[in-house]
Amino acid sequence: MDGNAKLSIVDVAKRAGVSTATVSRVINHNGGYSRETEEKVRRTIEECGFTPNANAIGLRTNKSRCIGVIVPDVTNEFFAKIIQELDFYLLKHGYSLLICNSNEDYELENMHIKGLIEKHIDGIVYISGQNEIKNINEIKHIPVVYIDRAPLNARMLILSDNQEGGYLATKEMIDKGCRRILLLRDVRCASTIRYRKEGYIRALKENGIPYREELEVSCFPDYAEARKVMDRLVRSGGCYFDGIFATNDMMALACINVLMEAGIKIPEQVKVVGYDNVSVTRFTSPQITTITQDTRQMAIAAGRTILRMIQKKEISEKRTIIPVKLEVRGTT
Amino acid sequence: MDGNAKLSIVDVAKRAGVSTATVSRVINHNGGYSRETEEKVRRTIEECGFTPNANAIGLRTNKSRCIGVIVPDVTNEFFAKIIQELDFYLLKHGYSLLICNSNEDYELENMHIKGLIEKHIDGIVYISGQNEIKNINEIKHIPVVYIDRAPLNARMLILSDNQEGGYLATKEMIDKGCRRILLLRDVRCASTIRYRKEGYIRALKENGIPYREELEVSCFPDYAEARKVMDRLVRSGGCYFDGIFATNDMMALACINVLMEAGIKIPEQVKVVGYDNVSVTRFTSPQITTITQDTRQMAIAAGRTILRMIQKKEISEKRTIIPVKLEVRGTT
DNA sequence: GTGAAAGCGCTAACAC
DNA sequence: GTGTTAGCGCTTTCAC
Repeated sequence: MDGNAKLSIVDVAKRAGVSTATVSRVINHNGGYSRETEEKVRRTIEECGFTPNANAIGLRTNKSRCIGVIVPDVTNEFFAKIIQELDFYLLKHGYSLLICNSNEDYELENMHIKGLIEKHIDGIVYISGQNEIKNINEIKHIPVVYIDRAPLNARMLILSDNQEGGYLATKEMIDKGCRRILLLRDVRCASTIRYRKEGYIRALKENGIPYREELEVSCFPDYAEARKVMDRLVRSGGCYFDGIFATNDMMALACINVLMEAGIKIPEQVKVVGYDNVSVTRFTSPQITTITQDTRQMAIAAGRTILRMIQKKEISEKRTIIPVKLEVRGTT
Repeated sequence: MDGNAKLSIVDVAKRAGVSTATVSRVINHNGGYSRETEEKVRRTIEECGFTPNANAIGLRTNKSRCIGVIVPDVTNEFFAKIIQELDFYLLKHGYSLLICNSNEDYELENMHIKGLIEKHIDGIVYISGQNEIKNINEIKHIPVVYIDRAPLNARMLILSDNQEGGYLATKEMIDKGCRRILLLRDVRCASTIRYRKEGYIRALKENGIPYREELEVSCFPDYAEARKVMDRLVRSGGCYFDGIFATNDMMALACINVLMEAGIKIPEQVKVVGYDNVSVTRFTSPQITTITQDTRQMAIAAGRTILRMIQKKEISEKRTIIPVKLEVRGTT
């Protein structure tokens, strides 16, 4: 157990009285050695605390056992959850995660991608959060799995079932008596939001409720903006509704706060459903009914797919859709 | 601009009509070449889209331009913020971040550390979140900077000014008339919490208010547990207080919800101050008064320190203390 | 079942 | 100011 960690397989080979080739074979379980040799080599490795040099391996094999993860904002709980699960899944398979926080900044993203390429990472998991991937050319020749959003030329895709999510959210409120459900949606016209709206409309239709344009309100999808919009709505009093489907939890939270401050009872007078099942939804009172996106399954699907692509087991085009779930809580 | 990215400096050297040594010199700004040569080499690199192979460089130089970050939970906003800032700072200096989410699981952490060592990362930023670092032996010979908590044998430390934080929080409530301030603290006796409590006591002393043991309540520092404890307190009615200093924002949030549900007015009857300035504090109504830990400065200090250690410019023992700030909002 | 040796792409010492 | 070359630690072909 040498703390200096300066030994190579040459040293191990010498101590074990075999060649470096044999040591390498044993380490990589490549077969072609006797039981005793294996035993002997393993023991010496153990004894002298040998650690293989990943750079040498990488140089020789052109593999790095590293996966790059590009994400717009690690600070966003939804993305953080995916990273967490991905890290866990890939660690088990001997891979490390190189994090790239793009901050939705094109230049930063480019620098990150350049770094990833230099490092000869084996694959990229692209948690997009945006509609458009501009750097797609630079990474054409390496395996990429996209999560959440799909750039036009993406081949491998992990999505969650946004249509169903919108449907479940809306249906829940209809079932509980709502007839005029406000759709408070992310103003950016991402595919995810479009699908959620489709689900919303499907639920209405199925229950004989017409879709009304005046019940669709767009806003930038953060708490502050949603508050402003809701404030206006409530103050003007012009928009009568008995339910709100907000396309994320922060917006739902904003609705709830504005309504409660205006003395409107939730869920008695107005019901609210959010989206994502971020942890705040359980920290409010009443707790927020919301749609869970299964970050765990999304991460696992992404991990499995990227590993398969790396092993060339599968290169065909594919989109995987992960089911969502309605979380019924206090606001409906 | 060749997408195959298969060229080495040998190719570049050939095309530019120089030796590989010269190409290497130019790439690394090592001097010893003429203006024209440099120009020529740079142009050919540009033209053929050459990307250096980090594995080869790493093998040769024993540097990887990678920093490992060990963190208990990327999902925690406080840690995520640090990662975000660290990523930004280190990217600018040409370093990548290998993320290791330990989940406070000893075995996972060990696997991660083993991976980091194999990858010959240049340094580790250890966002501990725990009191004890057990794997310290394995990483003795590589630069490590600890953030937030300090293991006994840590040399390089970035802390935030927890004493001052506790003081400011308490003082704010005293200044606004509180005399019986509940200390709702993380039950785990981390140094961070000890310091916050010292600050709390200092503020009391300074204002002639005696410290009362019955006003100190411990609990596991998450929302659910804090709720339980507060529920008990409020229901029993035995504990009269006019202010609460909670050692994190989740606990503060729990207090507020319980109190409001019990019909107690905030801040009129009871004032509350949290800790961390997590984003939820701005999503409640009233918004939560809290202490900001400057994650940005902590990350920058950590980044700067680790780079210095890597360049051997500084190896002395040191602890850096980052100032905190009181964020006055609706709950005081 | 095992070993010798070439070579991955790069840097740096040395020679000129 | 520039080129030649050894060698970083490993895998893998080929020979035995």
